[in-house]
Formats: sequence, C-alpha cells, structure tokens
Amino acid sequence: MKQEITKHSVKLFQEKGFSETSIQDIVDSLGVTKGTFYYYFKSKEQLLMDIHLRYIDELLDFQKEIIENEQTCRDKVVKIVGLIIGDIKSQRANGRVYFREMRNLKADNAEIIKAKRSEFREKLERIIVEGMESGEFRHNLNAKMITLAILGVTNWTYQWMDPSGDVTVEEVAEMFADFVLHGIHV
Amino acid sequence: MKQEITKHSVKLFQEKGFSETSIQDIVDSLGVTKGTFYYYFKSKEQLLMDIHLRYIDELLDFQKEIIENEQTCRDKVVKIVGLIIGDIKSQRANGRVYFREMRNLKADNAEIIKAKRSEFREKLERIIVEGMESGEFRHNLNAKMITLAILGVTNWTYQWMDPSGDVTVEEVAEMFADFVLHGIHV
Amino acid sequence: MKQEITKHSVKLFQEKGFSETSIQDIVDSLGVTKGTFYYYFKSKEQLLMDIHLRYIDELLDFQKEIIENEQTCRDKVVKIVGLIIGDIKSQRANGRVYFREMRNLKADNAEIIKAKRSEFREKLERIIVEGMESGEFRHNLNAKMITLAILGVTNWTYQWMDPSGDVTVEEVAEMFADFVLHGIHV
Amino acid sequence: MKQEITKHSVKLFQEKGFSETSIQDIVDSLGVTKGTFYYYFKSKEQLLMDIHLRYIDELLDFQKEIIENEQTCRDKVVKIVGLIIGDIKSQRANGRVYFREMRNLKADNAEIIKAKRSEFREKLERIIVEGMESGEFRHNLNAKMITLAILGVTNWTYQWMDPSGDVTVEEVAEMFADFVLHGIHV
DNA sequence: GATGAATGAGTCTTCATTCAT
DNA sequence: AATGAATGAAGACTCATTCAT
Repeated sequence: MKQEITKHSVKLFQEKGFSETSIQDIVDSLGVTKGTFYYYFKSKEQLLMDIHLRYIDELLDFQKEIIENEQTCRDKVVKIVGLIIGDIKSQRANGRVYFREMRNLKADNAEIIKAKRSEFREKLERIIVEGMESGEFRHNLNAKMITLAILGVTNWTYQWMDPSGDVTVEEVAEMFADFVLHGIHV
Repeated sequence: MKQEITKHSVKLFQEKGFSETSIQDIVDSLGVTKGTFYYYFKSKEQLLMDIHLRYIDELLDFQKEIIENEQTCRDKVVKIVGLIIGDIKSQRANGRVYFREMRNLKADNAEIIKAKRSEFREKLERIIVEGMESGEFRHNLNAKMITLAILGVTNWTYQWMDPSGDVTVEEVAEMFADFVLHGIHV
Repeated sequence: MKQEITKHSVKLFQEKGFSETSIQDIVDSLGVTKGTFYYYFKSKEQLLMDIHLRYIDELLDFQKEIIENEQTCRDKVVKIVGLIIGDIKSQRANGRVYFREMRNLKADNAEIIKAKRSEFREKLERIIVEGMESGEFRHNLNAKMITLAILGVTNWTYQWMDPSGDVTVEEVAEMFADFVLHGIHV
Repeated sequence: MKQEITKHSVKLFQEKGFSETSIQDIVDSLGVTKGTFYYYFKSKEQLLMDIHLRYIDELLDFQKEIIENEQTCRDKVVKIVGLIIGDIKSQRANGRVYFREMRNLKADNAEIIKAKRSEFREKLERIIVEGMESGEFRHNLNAKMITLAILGVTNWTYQWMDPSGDVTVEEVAEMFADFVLHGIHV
C-alpha cells in the first residue's frame, strides 16, 4: 500500500505539482481514505522526502557502478550522461518531481538531499579533473563550472523530453554525450 | 504602485515560491492592504503572467538585437549564452520565477508564454542551422536537440548561480560559451 | 466584532471546555464564518490568551485598589476574598475559563499568565505577613501556605457556585471571609 | 495489563490532559498496539471512568474509616483534611486527573461520579453539623458553605503542591487543618 | 485610489474506533 | 490475547477574492 501511495503521488505531483496536489487527490486516486495515507506517512513532506531519497539514492548507486566499471574518463562521462537521461524512461515522473519540488522540503530534510546532490556533483567533478590530468580532456577547464554545465544539459531534459516523442531517449543520450565532449564547433 | 507590487512579488516568489507566497505576504511587504492589490491586478495569476511576459519579452528583444548585430553564427550563439546567463545579474529573481513557476499559469496564459518560449528556442535553432550550413558548426548535428542542450546549459544556471559568489557572471558566460562551442574533449 | 467573538467564546468554553469547543461552534453561535474569526484572532490559543489576560489584569487592578484604600490587613484580606468571589457575578464564565483552561496555553503564554498569577498571590502573601507583624494575625503562620489555603477557598468557588442559587454571592463572600479569619473552631 | 494501561494513562492524562492524550500515546508508552487497548477498555471514556471510580471509592472508604474510628468532630475534620492532602503523595497523578477531567465524562457517567462526590461532601457536612450541635464548632456556621470552603482548601492543593518541594505533605496537612479550625485571626 | 471587513472553499492533520486475522 | 490496517468525521487554520465605503 505504501508503494501504491508513493506511485500514485509521484504521478500526481509530476502532473500538477506538489503544493497543488492535495492528500485528498492522492487518496481519491487510490480509492482509500485520508486516514490510510497518514497510517503510512507521517506527513505530506515525509512522502516527498521518500520520493527524493529513492531517486537520488538510485542515481548514486548507478553512478558508483559506472565509476568502478568504466576505464576512461570519457566513457565515465558518457555513461553518466546516459544514466541521467536514460532514467527518464522508467523514472520520468520521479525525476521531474526530484528536479522541481525540492523547495518543498523543510530545512533539515532539504539539507540531506542537498548533501546527496552535492555528492553526485562532486563525483562527476572528480572525473572531469582526472580526465584533465590524464590528458583526456582539455587542461584549461574550470572543473566545477563544467560539471554544472554538463548537469544543465542532462537535468534540463526533464523539462521537455517526451519518451514517446520522435527521438528516442537513447538517441538523445548519444547526441548529448557527443555535445558534451565536442561542442558544436567544427 | 503597480511597479512596486510587481517588484516585491518577484522577490517573494523567488524566495518562497508562488504558491507559498500569499497576497497577504505581498501587501504586508509593501505596507498596503489587500484591496490595493486587487485594484491593480485582476488576480494573483495575472500578476504572475505580467512577470512572465516582462521577462520573456525582454529576452526576445535582446535576442533580436543580437541576431541583427552579430555577424557570425558563432558570435550569435556566444552572445545569446551570455544574454541568458548575464541576465541573472540584474534579473535574477525574475529569471528564477520565470523558470520555475510557469506551471501556475492557467492553460490560456501558459499557452501564450509557451509560444514565446518556443519563439526564442526556434530563433536559436535557426542560428544553429545556419551555422551548420555555413560550415561554422559541425554538419551532423540535430539542431533541435542541440538547441535544447544549449538551453539546458544556460537555463540550469538559475538553480545554482550566486551572483555574489567567487566566479563572476561574465566568467561563467565565457566558460559556458566555450563549453558549448568546443565541449570538454581535447 | 472582536468583543462579540470573545463574549460568545467565553460562554462556550465555560460550558463545554476549550478543547471541546471548535472554531466552528464559535462562529456558528455568531452567525459568521470561520474566516471572520481568523481575521480577528491569530489562533484559537490567542483568543484564550486574550481571555486570560483580560481576567487577571482586571483582578490585579482591583487588588491594587483594595491594597491602597483599605487600612487594616484584616479588611484587605476580607475585600480580596470578596473580590474573587464577587467577580463571579459579572464574570463567572470568564473566571471558570481562567481557572480551568490555562493548561491550553503554550509555554510562552502560560509563563506570562503564571507570572501575573504569582504577582496576585504574592501581594496577598505580603498582606498576611504585614498582618502577622502588626499583630492582627497569628504570628506563627506560614504565610506562603496560608495564602494558598485562602486562594483554595476562593478559587474553588468556581467549581460549584451558581449565582442564581439560594445563597447570594455576597453572603458567600461574607461567610468565607469569616471562615478565613476565624476558622470553624469555637 | 489492564492495571498497566491504567497506570500509564493516569500519568499521561495528568501531564498532558485527557483530551490532549491520544490512545496512540498510551499504547506507545506501553509498547503495545491499539487493539490491545480496546480489548481491555470499551472506550477512552471508560478508562477515564475507571480512574475516577478508583479514586473516589478509595476516598470514600478512607473517609468511612475515619468517621468510624475518630471520636471528636475536630479529629474527624483534621483527619479528612489530612486524607485528601496526604493522598497527594501516592495518588497525585490520580488526584489531578480526578479534579480536572470530570468534564470529559458523558452525562450518565458524570452523574455517577457526581453522586459519589456529593456523598463525600455530605458526610463532611454532617460532621460539621454534628460539631456545631455538640458545641465543638461555632454554632452560627452555614454547614454547607463551610464544607465547600474546606474542600476548597484541600482540593486546590492539587493545583500547586509538589511533594518533592521544601514543605512536606504532612506539614501542609497540619497547617491546613489548623487553618480550617482557627483561621488566621489572632 | 485605497481600506478593512467578511467569505467559503479548501488544506493538512489527528484520532477514537472497528474488525478480520 | 493481540495485531495492524483502515475508516471517517472532525479539527485548526489559510487564502484568494469581493465589495461597500
């Protein structure tokens, strides 16, 4: 039931927004009563926190796997770009909630998520640094800024991508990885 | 007074979010009463619409200027990247509201803004296409996707950039323009 | 309107208890809507605090007057006993709320009321001490405890007294003053 | 288990109030589940009724004993004052609940408790009458009122007495018995 | 132009209680 | 004897909006 509530909530949050979705909306979509919701969740924020945690934890796990398994920095970056964009297929709603609704977490919870987001960012940054040192990447990059640029490319995807559109998620991932590596200039 | 209300609202919306900011909050911050607000604005949404319009119209104006004045596609792209990122200095709050709160516009208003956003995107896309045709940019790019990648780089900026931070807006603009042009690979 | 809300609330709180009276009950009894209540009061607790303040402040005022105007300690005690009991006539509901519902104030507000209650108690205690020193009262009393005993006699009144009963408030005041002075023993 | 539930409930009711204590609070403090509570008690009110009954029945028993064993009316009154105040040591929480929460009993149950309270009061009143007739007490007392005054002295104790304070329960009982007998006047 | 009183629908949350297992 | 899932009614509080003045 907890799973069920989460699933329906993610769907609704993604469609209408967290603040705009009422507990009533959620339980109505499940055919249960408000009491049931509060049997499983301490508060609406707790539910949002659960959604955030589940998403970022999974992302961190996959990232770790990539870092361990890929050899070159280039491949690591490519795979991480693919990870975030690819996630859209199975986790689209989840991702959209994650990228939009963090503001609705209270200070203490927001802090926890922020820390995990930073961890993800820093791990990517470290790859950039390594790639610069090993000569794979240009040596004059500002790793921190470049990391944010790459994350912009991938994360912004959630604003517009429609997995049922005319370009597949895999194609986008490939194009964006290429863009990140070589830019647009001849 | 209308100016005043808008200015204070943008500040509050950016800090706490649109849904989380009440009319009471707005008028309190101005030292007037709710009646005053409704004398100048038909509704809360109308105010949000005003903010959106003002922002995107300004962006479109500047974009037009750039397209007319710059010669090469390269320079046009660089300037547009700089435009969006640079705006953060004077318009940070406005930009953040623009990038986050469109969901709170009702269908008809959202449509209008979406059209203008598309216009901006399409004009950038056209530059990419021209650059590909003229040989300035790689010929095998998917212009539509690349445009979205570039907008990801710039628009995501609003999530993290702190104009008072250790990197200036100009430096970021330069780095990001370079990133867009050449990527990270050697 | 604020007066009106307070008046009706006191009546309901006294009849059914604070926790057992809903805002809905209050506004229904006035024929207005919930919004109106919250236009005048920040919260239900704030209303309870108002009631407490009004009551204890009036009590303190009257006590001060008595202390200034009466000559002997005996008369001061008699008048103060009469004050608390007499208040029942005009303020019965108010008094019952005051003596029963303080627990529903939050820590900070409760502290304020407690301080004022203490002030009242201490002023009475001081009269007892003076009476002991001047020889009016027995010299071997524990002033602090005796004060609490006297307050027990008067404050408990609210539990049972019915101003429309067969004994008038004035008669009770006289009997209780006599009891306090001479006890029951021959 | 029933004992256990009652014990923990009394403690919680005294600390936070009856309405403010949830069944969940009670079972949490015992480490069992709500079902268990309802296996032993028909309702929350039933539990409150049990607490009231246990307290007043014990009081009535002790009172009966005192009346049978003490010779003079004076001694009877002194012992009864001591009974109520003394109870505070072992029964403080119970007493506080008894003196504060009767309002939460429904009409029928409240009636039963009221009858027993009246019984206690009337028995004390009868002692006062006897003492007046025998010449032990002043002949011009209003027995009914005086009884309420005495109960005020004793019952109010529960509002402020702290058994771990600097005055012992026994000392208070002695002082208050003396106060009841002789008042404060020289 | 601006105020302030009032509305009413809606929000999150709590809780005593039930009941199949 | 005990559990745990579910209910549904009620509670305090918020807020965009209206309107007579």
